[in-house]
Amino acid sequence: MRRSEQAEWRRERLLDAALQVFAEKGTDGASVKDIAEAAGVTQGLLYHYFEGKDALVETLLRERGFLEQLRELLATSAGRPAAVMLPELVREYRGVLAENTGLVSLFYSASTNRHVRAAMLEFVAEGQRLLTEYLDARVAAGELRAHNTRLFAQTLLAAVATNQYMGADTDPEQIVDLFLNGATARSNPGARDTSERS
Amino acid sequence: MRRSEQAEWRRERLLDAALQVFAEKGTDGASVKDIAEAAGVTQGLLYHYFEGKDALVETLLRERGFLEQLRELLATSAGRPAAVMLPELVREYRGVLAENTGLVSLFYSASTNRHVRAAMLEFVAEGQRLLTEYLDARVAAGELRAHNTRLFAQTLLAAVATNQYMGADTDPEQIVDLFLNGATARSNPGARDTSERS
Amino acid sequence: MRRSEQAEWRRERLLDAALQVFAEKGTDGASVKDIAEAAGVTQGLLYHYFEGKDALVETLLRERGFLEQLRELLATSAGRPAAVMLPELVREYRGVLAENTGLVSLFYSASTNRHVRAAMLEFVAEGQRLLTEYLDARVAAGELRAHNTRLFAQTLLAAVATNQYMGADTDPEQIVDLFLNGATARSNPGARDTSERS
Amino acid sequence: MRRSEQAEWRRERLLDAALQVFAEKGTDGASVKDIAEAAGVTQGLLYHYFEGKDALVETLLRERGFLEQLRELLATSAGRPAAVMLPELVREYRGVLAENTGLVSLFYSASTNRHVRAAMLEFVAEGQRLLTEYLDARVAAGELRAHNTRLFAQTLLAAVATNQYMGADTDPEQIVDLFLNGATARSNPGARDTSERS
DNA sequence: CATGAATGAGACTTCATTCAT
DNA sequence: GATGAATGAAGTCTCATTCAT
Repeated sequence: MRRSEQAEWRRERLLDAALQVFAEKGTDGASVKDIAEAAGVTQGLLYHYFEGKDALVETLLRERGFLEQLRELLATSAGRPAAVMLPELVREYRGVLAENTGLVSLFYSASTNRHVRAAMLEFVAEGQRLLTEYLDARVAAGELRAHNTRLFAQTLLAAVATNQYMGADTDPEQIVDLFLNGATARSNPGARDTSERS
Repeated sequence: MRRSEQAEWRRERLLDAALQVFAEKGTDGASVKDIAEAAGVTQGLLYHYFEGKDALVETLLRERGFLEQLRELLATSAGRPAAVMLPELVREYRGVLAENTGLVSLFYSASTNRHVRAAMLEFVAEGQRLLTEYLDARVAAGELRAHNTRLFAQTLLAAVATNQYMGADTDPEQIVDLFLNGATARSNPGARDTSERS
Repeated sequence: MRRSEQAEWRRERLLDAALQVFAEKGTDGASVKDIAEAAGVTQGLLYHYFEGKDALVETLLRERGFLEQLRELLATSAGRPAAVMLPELVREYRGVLAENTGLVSLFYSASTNRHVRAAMLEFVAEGQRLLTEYLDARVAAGELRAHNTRLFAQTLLAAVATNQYMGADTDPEQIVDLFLNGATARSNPGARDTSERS
Repeated sequence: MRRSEQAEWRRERLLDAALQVFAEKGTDGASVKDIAEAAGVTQGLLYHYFEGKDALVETLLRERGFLEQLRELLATSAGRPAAVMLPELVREYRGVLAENTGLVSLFYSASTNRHVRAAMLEFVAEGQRLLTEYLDARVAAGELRAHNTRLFAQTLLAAVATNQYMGADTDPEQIVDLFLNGATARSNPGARDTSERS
């Protein structure tokens, strides 16, 4: 068993290395040699564990993505109010992205390879679907008003990831406050036009 | 004069071609050969007009980016209410991205080259700064409540671009409605901004 | 072990080929393709053994240069008279240059690359230093008069190499005779005799 | 006439520029564009004045070489003693090389082009021939002893040029002293072997 | 399991030269 | 004379992948 344990350990180290190198150089900019070296193995060995570079990307998406965490979080919190749940979700999401810095590069690498791109799009779509489902439930529960819940999900997830990618952090409370309460001043109703009339 | 006119025309054709090819294959995935062929010229000529592939990206950012339009829009609409201005902004922004499909790939290409990446980040930061400035003015004008206007700007711009990148369209009215009014159900259903009196 | 032996063999073959092609076409005129073909391998493999063309040049300077031979020769002949040692040195030097015809091209290739040029200058300087040291010892031993020993070393080494480069051979006895005894007719002493102190 | 004067002026500026750029980057490393830019003209114009890059090199050898000066110097000094003439020759030679720094690069550029290489070799040979002729005359005059005068000429010219190329200066008096009087100590005739006997 | 030698295609870029204007 | 747009070939180097050991 020690043999297969070590194999499993190597596999994980390769995924770690890949994520790290992808984060630094992008999916296209990172070479298989870079990854192998970062993992402390030879190029050839990489091909024992993965079919190739593309397979590496797909595996990372599958095994290191946010999907599992998202499912768990939503499963255990299906009934909790959005005002409580969403900041937690953002916090956890941000955490996953921060730990696996390469993930965001993965999302945004417009890979030459259609297969990889399809996998990525599907991955993102699944995340959006899960969050949309939750939001729909909150609308049904009366906490949220009827609105384009898919747009909400898309925008929230995109914003956090993009900010991370740009090097900016996102405050969970603030962004959820914005999404839930909006930016309009309640006490000052009406959109007063202050532009100069000619 | 005809000679230099044709030169200018070729340069624009090259930028067009680059944008198109970048859109299809990503910044890293697109080869100089692809771009030259798409523009109907030889590879060598590309280097007569641009210093290299990176310079091409920077030029596209500068000459085909959203910045000029954004500045104009905000200059002429500085005092107009966000409820009116923002949908227009989103519409125009989306239009620029749609016309120059490659732009979003440009934003998200985790280019190997630090110079290019720095140029891109600066570009994005300037867009955010301009929009933030406008939002601050609307807060001062009393239309919007005090909030993290930079986060608002970041999130709005990121969401539209990312959706475009993922192949999804963004409805200007809906997304602005979400950002301005939030998703929370009001205790007085049917009575929104205008019906709220203090 | 057979594997790594073959690798070493290939490396040497590449150095051989490089030297030969450099001799024929000069450092700049020789292409990596030329060298690889002359060695019977693919271009890519060359980059497995050497970091690039420049590294090839530096390696040749280091591993095929005259320095090692020069050191040995001087170490074993430190006390022998110049009249005996120098012809032998010239003979051996000429031999190294003749065997590795490309070496002289290496010296004189006004390489674009500063790194390579620096390596070459350092290489030459070390050779001059070693010979100068020997000459100084011979001056101290009283065989040679006090003179600019560095200039002697520079000139002797340069002359042999340059002649080789121009396609001319240098007779060891004759050139050493010239350097040791000068061209002035002894029977017709000029004003020079008086300047000689013992 | 102003027209043809300006043409002549441009031609000389191009030669100046070529020499300077060749000095900096070597014959192969310098591009036609570099030269044209250094001369302040366009690439195309260069081809009005010279047939190409190789023609430029040959022209420089012919028009900026040392040959003319050497001929004049020897013509006017045919009968002067070597002890007086040679330092002057070295000084002037060194001066020509210093003024036209690119010249030495020209000598040593193992140009790909056989035509150019042949021109260079012929050029060098002619210089050697002229100096050899003078030395033979000095032998006949009894100033110098019978020796390999061609080797003397080769070595002297090569040494000065090579030192210049390596960035070292050559003292005219010292090098001529070495060539005329040799390095052997006169007062201590005989080469005493000071090496340890085993 | 593990290595690293070996490949072949393709990437970016430079360049000498030509030619319409 | 003078320009600079345009070309096509070649150059250096990188890389994903395969395979004998």
